[in-house]
Amino acid sequence: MRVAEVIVDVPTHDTDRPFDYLIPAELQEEIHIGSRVQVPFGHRKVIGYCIGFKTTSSSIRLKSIYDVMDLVPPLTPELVELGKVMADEYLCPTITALQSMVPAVFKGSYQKVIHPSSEMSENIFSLLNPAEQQLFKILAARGEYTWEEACKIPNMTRRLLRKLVAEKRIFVTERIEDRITKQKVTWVWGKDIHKLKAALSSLSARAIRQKEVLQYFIDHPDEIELPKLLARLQTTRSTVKKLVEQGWLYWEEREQYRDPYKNRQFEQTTPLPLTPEQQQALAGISKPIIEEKFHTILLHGVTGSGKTEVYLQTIEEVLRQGREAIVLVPEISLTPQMVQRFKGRFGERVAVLHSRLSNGERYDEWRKIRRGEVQVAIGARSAIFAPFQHIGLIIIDEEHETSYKQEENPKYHARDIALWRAQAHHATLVLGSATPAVESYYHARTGEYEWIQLKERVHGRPFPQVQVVDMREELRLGNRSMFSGALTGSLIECMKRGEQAVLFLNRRGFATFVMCRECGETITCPHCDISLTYHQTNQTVRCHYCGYAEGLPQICPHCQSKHIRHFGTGTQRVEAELKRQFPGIQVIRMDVDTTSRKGAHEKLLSQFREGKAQVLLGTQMIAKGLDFPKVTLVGVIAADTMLHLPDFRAAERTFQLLMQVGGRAGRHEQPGKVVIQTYSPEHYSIRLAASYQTETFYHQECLIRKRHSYPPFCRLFTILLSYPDRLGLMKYGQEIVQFIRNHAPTNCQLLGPVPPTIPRLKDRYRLQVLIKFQADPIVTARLKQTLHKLRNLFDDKELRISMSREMVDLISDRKVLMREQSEEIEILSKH
DNA sequence: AGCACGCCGACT
DNA sequence: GTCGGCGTGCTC
Repeated sequence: MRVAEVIVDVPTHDTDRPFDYLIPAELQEEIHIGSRVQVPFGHRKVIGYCIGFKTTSSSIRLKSIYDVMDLVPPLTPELVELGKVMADEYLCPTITALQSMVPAVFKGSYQKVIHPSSEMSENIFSLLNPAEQQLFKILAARGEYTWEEACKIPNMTRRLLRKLVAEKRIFVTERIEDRITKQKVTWVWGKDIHKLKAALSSLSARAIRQKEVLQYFIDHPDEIELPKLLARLQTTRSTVKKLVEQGWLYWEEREQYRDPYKNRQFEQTTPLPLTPEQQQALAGISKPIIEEKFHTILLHGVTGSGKTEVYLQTIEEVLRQGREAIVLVPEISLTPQMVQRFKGRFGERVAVLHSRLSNGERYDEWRKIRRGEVQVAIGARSAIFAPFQHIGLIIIDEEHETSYKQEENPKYHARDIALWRAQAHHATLVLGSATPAVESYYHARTGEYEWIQLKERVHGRPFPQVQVVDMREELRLGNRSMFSGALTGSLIECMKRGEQAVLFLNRRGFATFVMCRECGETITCPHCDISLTYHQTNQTVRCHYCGYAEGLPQICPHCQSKHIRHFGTGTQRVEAELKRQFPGIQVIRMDVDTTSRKGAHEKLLSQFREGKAQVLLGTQMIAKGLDFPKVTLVGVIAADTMLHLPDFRAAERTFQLLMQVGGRAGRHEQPGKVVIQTYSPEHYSIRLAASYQTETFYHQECLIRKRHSYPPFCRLFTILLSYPDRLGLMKYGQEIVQFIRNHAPTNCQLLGPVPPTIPRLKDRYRLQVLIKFQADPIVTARLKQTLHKLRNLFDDKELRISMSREMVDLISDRKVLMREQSEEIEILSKH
């Protein structure tokens, strides 16, 4: 007997275990580990994934698998294994973990229809009352009716089903249209050279663009896709349209397989010569690749030190070995230029996965990886699941980026997944950043990761000069505007020279903090060293970590000034202020409002590049990886907005942002300048960023994390509760904390319940509980067990419990666990 | 999660 | 009696 273990598509905790199914003879050859199958489940039919095989089963009544859905299993055995680990670590159903690894087209949907019974006799029909008979006749005539229609007449349907004259059939609808749809592309041609020449002379001298197009066809008589033609000649659709309308050219729409990059030409690029430093880095990364052993490297390189070129050449090494590479980049920097660089070097061997792809396009790219048609996958967070089978190298660029953490279940961090996969493949993991996460830096310093530094910029350009402006001083001098004298002056000079400026407004989340405009002190929690958050509803300030609260102070507790108020500025306000103070200035504003439309992001950036505005104003979305030759001034309007967020990573984020910003100015001929406006110029993250003292900052931050026990010196679990009414939620909050206190390991530290940054969302009140615990496998296991029980304990349907982990160690925790278990076995065997 | 079963009140 | 509302428990 051969039995398949199947994880079914029912994302709840009590169905989160393998169910056993018989494999019919005709499916024996088709089914593999990782296969997607259709199975009977209860009174339904559902999709599932086969995760293993057995020869016996403890279940008494086994059902058979209906069907294997794909010729090639969507998941590899390694990914199935990873799915189990993720479900365990992130406390999510296994099916949720597995589904997050494959393109959306595999999700499938269920369609239910009501159908006349296949076996039906006349005498049953006679049992129906007249109304039922009427409905049945309609059903018989139409053949079937849909579930949506059935829901409109639920009782009648139920009667038909009860009396066995009708039956329900469930179809699993594959999203076939996404998987095979072809794209429509316009092709253009004009093959008759004599005719084209005649056209050329008939056109008026002013029709330059049209003449260029005609000349192109005289030189290249082959047909060409319209987008390609437009790109090559730098012209627009309307020019070609005119020529078609006049009968000189022809075009038609044709269907072809999708390829999002088909219409672009990628100029072949060759490896650039490396600096000695880059060469050393390349050698350092290549060593473990050649040795084919698991190894993690932090590539700590200043902005402009040429990390990408090092990546490209290490990938070449991997390809020479016949292995594969995954490259993760933050979504925001997955720009056409970046893609261009990889496509240019590796051509057809690259698959690109980014969020702008349609479901179908994403599937196409994924399929190239699964079939082994490409060896390099570049993409955002989810590309970490690229179904390669011989991974030699995983690169995470800008590894400190927050976008590597998924906000929905499973709330994984791509860095954690990368570590696990690299180990499974004996591959090398490279974490690249100019401003690594404190955790990564710590691991590099303690020797867990190898630490390779790139300290020089490739073209030897100096770092821009940084000026920190004390906004308290500005206020004292009578300047109440949001631009300091220094920034105003620099901006005017920059305009005069015909250069460009970038202004940052780093506003994250919805948190507002209270600060004294006189002395720059913020109101902080006496227990936590974290800014208190202003709550407009009841005029209080609260700590989001421990729950401490007090009334909104009217005077500053430090200097007794009355100039105390809450902060939170928007880009629109800054733009208005800019236009008021600098009449005639052209500003491009980038924020959620102006970039929500598809393609708006790239459009605004290219407008700025072309010099259509003097100032680019935006939030952190413009801080990353952008390189504008004419930008010589970078201004940070208020460095504090991020610093005082109630987040233990606030200082780290501030430092990282300021360092990134520094890299934006003066990348080319003109020297750059950075002006940082702040109310806390003495804060270490601002001071050390301004003086480029990276080492000192990380050292300082590690000390603070250690003192207050935050990652990497502990592990963190966040529990978010939400409920429709406040009182009920508070009751549950208390009960849950009590439960965890009673059942969790004693050395866990509980903080909360406290309202999170957003205390109410979509008419639901929210509470947060934070658990700090030791990176010890026994403690972790106990805690996970406790939280699991917690799930089943509160059966109020309205109460939602969501859990996420701040730091997961999929490897070393397990290593220790395995070691301890084997020690236990040893001890046992001695007795 | 879905879906059936089963218990109970309202109605023909 | 029958219909339909809603709580309970199971799904290989």
